[in-house]
This record gives sequence, structure tokens and C-alpha cells, in this order.
Amino acid sequence: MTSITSGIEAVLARVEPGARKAHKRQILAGALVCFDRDGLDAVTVETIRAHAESSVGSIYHHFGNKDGLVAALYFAGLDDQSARMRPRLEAARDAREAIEALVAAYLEWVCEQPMLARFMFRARGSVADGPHRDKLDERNRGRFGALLALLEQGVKSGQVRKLPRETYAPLLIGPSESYCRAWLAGRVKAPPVEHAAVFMEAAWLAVGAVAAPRPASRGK
Amino acid sequence: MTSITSGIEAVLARVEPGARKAHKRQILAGALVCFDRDGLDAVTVETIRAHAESSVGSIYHHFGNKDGLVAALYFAGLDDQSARMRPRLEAARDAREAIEALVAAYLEWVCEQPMLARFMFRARGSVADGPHRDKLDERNRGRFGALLALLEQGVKSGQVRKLPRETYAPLLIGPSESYCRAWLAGRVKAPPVEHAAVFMEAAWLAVGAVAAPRPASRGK
DNA sequence: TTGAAATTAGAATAATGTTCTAGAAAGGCG
DNA sequence: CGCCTTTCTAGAACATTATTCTAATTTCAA
Repeated sequence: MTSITSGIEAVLARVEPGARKAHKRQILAGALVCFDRDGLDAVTVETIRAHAESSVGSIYHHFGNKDGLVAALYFAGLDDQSARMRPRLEAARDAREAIEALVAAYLEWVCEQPMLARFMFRARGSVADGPHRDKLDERNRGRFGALLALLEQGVKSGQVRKLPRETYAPLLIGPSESYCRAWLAGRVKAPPVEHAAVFMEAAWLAVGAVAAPRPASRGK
Repeated sequence: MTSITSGIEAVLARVEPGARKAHKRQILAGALVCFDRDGLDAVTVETIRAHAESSVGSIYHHFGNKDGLVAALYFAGLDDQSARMRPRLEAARDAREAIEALVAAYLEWVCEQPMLARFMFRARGSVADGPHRDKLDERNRGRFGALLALLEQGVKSGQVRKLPRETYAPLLIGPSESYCRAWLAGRVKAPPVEHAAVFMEAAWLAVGAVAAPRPASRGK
């Protein structure tokens, strides 16, 4: 039996490879299951210890504290998500392809790793506040840097509308994130990929320079 | 000195009115300040008690437990947000006006109540998981119900595109939420209202039936 | 004024995160 | 192989924090 738990093992095998770290991976995978079932706060270190058949000593040795464990899982997820997206973004030859690739890849990843995705939504605040804030910002810059460059280029060539730089990311992934959050919380049934076309098109409409430059009716 | 703390007093005065509840409001207002400064998890009941010059007995009497206090604050914020939006939504005579009112009102509210808004982003998970899940779902249905009806109507009259019902809300407020979250976390500087036009237009583009029915180019 | 209900108080308790010391396993190197 | 260093595991001890409990105190209506 090759472990049914979830696709998490594959993720961890890449982020924390090697036989030496089997136990560390076991703690992470077990903790994810606990977090998913009970929520971040409700899970105690003792719960994690029991689930991984480990000891508090091991847990603190590997992760420092509970937040450290949460952060490790979070960054593992972020890495996996990036790895899933990178090739598709790199294959894109223009802004529109890149945008559609971004949205599609994001939705697909969430559908493939629902546990991890749910965890990441829940843990985002904890990581963003904690001592890893800088690391997180840096990674996110890396993830969006290439895309923003393509967009700038698109602005010059007239394909992309000139908008405040900091609004591009929210416009592009905001709706997808919002829908995925609802799906992971069980508030809607249809898996995100089922609406991929909708969100891809919306992203392009928000940012692409379409037919009419502006309605421009300012009447109040 | 009419208390400088924040606009929170006005909010609480509506949600928990009366002289009898002055102490309860004081606990809530003080807790919000603590949460905002230190983060949800870092704040202890003792911190809250000290800040409100209260006692643990009072706190537990009024709120049951720490999560109860968090939930009370959360719903106070939700109520205030709804109250801020309702008149503007009701004034809208068609789908486009309603959508723009929704987005504008949301952005304005976040700018007026940044502490409360920041708190709500942080606490959403805790409330959505906890024993108030149903109450939260119900309120959110109420908030979007009227708008969805207007949208349905717009679909019939050809103003609004027919999209999967559950995608409207993410398309409309997803980008705004995403940007507000970034602003409240200090990752971007410009206040959300400064980009109101951008997000209003994006919302309409995502959902409104504009000029060309569809590009429909399916070439890969 | 008086009695019941609501509220406040804070000591006592229980749950949980974290530290610490000892020892076991792993891996290099003569 | 045998010694030594480093890494890892273990779980008891400790510290912090949420929560409970009982006894005052206040409020308000009759």
C-alpha cells in the first residue's frame, strides 16, 4: 500500500528529499491531515506527535516550534505551486497566453492539492505576520516578477491596458482565489477547473486592451 | 477627550447599544486594538483584560471564550459593512449601478475601518470553521442575495452575461478583496479607494455583456 | 427597600506550548 | 572495524495561557 493520505507525499519528497528526512516528512504529512480535519488552532502539538508516532523532541528539533512547522508546510506548498506554474508561464509567448496560463495553472493546482491549498489559505496570515514575512514577500515577488515584465511589454505594444502596477495581480488572480476559497470551504460544489474558462476570460478582460478604449461616461 | 482609538466605537455603539453594555464595548474595542497590534494568536486573554481594565470573569461572562469574542467582533464588522452598503445597493436601478455601488462601498468601508477590516481578514477562518459557520453563511447569502437577483434580471435583459451563478461574487469582489488585503498588510501603499475606478470597471467588464459577445478564438 | 438577575472579580484548575537533559542512531575517518 | 562527532529521538519537567468556578457586587424592577 503506497499511502493513500493525499498527494502531499509527492510534494514533500521534492522539498525534503532523502531517506534521512523520512521522519520529518512523516511529521509534516501527518500534521497536514490534522490541520485539514480540525483547523490550525485546534490541533495541539500532542495531536501531531501522536499522528506521526513521533515525539515532541523530534518535532521541536526539526521545526523549532509550532509556527515553524506551519511555515515549513506553507513554503512547501508555495514551492509546489510555483513549480507547477513555472513551465507554463515560461512557455507563454505573449501577455495573454501568460495570463491564461497563470489562471489555469493556479486552478489546476488547487484541484490537485485541495488539502494543501486549504491549509495555505488558513495559514497565510500566520506566516505573513510571523518571522517569515520577508521570505514570503520575496517569493511572491519572484512568482509575479516575470509576469509583470510581460505585462509591461504588453502595455508598450498596446495589448495590455496601462493600469496601476499594483492592481494587476489582484485583477488577475483575485477572482480565482476567491472562488477556490469558497470551494475549499465547501460553500460551492463545482471544482475550480470547471470554471477555468470563465476566470481566464475575466482575467484577460480586466487587463487586456479590448475593442473600446473606455466607456468614459462620467455622468453621476 | 472623545477617545482616539479608532472609528470602532461608532460601530460598537450601533451593534451593542446602551449604557449597560459600555463595559462590553470597552472589552471589544480594546481587544481589537490588541489584535491589530499583535495578531490574533499572540494576544492572550490577560492582555485583553489588562487593556480593558476588566477581569477574566467579565470577558468569559460576555463572550464565552476567546473565540466567542473574536466572533462577536467579526459579526460587528460584518454588520457595519452591510449597513454601509445597503443604502447604496438599494439606490441602484440596474445591474451596472449595483455592481459599481458594491465595489465602491466595499473599498470605502475598508478605508474607513482599516483596523476592523484587517481583523476580519485575519479572523475569517476562525469564524468560518467555528460554531458560527451557519450564521456566517446566512449573512453572506443575505448580503449577496439582492445583488444576485438584479444580476439574473440583467441576464434576461441582455445587460449581464450568463455565467455560472457561483462565479459572480468572486468575479465582482475578488480583485477588490485581494487588493485590500495587500493594502492592510502594508504590501502596497495606495489606499483602495484610489483605485476604485479600476476595480469598478473590472467588475463590470467581468460580468457585463459588452460590445463583442465573445472573442471565441479557440486556436491553441 | 428588597430580592432576583445580571455582572464583575480573581483564585484555582486544566490544557497546551516549549525547554531541557539524556541517550540512541548515523556517518565520517583512522 | 572502532572511535568520535553530529544529528536525531525521547519524554519528563516547566511555563504560559485558556478556562472554570465560587463568591461578591451592582442593577433594576416590584
